[in-house]
Amino acid sequence: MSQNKSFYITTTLPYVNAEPHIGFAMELIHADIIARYKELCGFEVFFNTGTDEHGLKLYQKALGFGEDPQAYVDRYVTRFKELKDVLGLKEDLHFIRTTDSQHKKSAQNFWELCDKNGYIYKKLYKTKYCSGCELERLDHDLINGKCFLHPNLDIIFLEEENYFFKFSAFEKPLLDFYKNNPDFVIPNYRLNEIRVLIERGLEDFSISRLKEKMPWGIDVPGDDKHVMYVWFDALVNYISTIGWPDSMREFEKWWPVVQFAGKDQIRQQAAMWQAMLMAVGLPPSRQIVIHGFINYEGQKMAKSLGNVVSPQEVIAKYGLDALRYFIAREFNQFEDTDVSWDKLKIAYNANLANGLGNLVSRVMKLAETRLSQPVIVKSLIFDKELASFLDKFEIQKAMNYIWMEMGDLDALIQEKKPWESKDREVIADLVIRLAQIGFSLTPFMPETSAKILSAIKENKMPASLFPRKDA
RNA sequence: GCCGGUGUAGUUCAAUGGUAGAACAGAGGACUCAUAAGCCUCAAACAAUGGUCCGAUUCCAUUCACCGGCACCA
Repeated sequence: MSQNKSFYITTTLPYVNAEPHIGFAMELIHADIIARYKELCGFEVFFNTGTDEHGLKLYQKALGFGEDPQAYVDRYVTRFKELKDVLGLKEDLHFIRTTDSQHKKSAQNFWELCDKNGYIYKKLYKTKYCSGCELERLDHDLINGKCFLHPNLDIIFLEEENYFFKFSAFEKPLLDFYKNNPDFVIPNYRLNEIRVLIERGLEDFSISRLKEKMPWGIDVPGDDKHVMYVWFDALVNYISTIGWPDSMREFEKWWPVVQFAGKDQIRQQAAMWQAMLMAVGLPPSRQIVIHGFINYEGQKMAKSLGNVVSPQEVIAKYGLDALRYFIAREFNQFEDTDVSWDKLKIAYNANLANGLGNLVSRVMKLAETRLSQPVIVKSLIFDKELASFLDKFEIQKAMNYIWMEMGDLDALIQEKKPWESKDREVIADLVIRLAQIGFSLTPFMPETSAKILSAIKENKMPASLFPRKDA
């Protein structure tokens, strides 16, 4: 039974056309917390992330720099790869690039299988083209049927052949699937959004681009005029990274996956990707956990507004585990979060300096001065209540639970007054309770947790874990 | 425009058809193991209007405000 406890978790793959931002850091850290938790529960864990590297935008950006697209993405990908160290992610994190040859092959196999099963067909696709912009225009760029930049020019209708995926064939299968798996998407109201969408009827979507216009993609098998549309290939990463289809034993060991994704990803992850899996006869994902976005003082973060908060800045100011703490507890897990430097400072002082840091100091000072030997702590496991939150991926509630335990411990110290009684048993009991808290923090704040547990082992008050920030 | 959601103390959140809970921030107090931290006490809120009900913050309707989704954008 305990032989094959395996757990597969992934983030989405961000597009490599910008610096990693704090929203993606949140997704990674959430996933990392769950991955670490599962590992501590005895699971073998596969933790996947990576980068999405094809498509028009990257192609144009690379051309803009006069650079080969591959060279361009190679340059950018390091900014994402280094997140493992920057954010303190699990060492054995798997990082997949959609330009990896193994992934490309897998995506092509996936395409072929979809095709063989009758879910891919070729169709003339009408695009609207503005001769003034020399660009294709979408409907929302048009005002009274004319390009908003060139209202005196007629829009030209171009036709090109594209491959399409028979998304429409999956209306009923998807709705049935959601019905039988009401917890498929967390939080569940997110599932309603796409359910409504599907009930209104699905349209097939284009999954290829003409190579002569946009060559930066994976070749469509058996047709050298087309490349795959970027997200079709990108979604396949969730199975190519665990060896599909070459190592089916590996694949079957890990699949299905728990996916962490942002709220802009619901349709792609919960509908399109699931339909694609159905098309090739693979089981659906296990669950999809949807997080909200992070705003700054009520506004979207944007380079143009100069209000982007980078994870590196937060770490520089408060340290890595403080960033992980903010993300895990101070940020809303499922709704949008409004951050500001002021709020971060208040949260830091209240909960890390006055809360956790001070608690460790006072307990360990008592232990160090009153106990001649370190307290022997027997092996620790997660509290039932804490585990029940984490089993439901409720990271924020889990953290609140730990902080409640800390509050109880502070109150207990006050009640027992061990600095008067000098009662060794009481102090040893406090140390054991602190050890439990330290252990509980392991998935969330691994460094801090290790410091607490080793301070207990050495029976020494550690240096201030989170000094107050008074400036 | 269509569909869905939200509106609770200064702030962030919770619960509930019958005295609305907490955390942080604020005021005060006794203590001292601790990072002027911790503990105790205090102050502070149900968007508006109408309806159902013995009774509504909770259910219904309307209004106002805010947010999300409405597909080829990766």
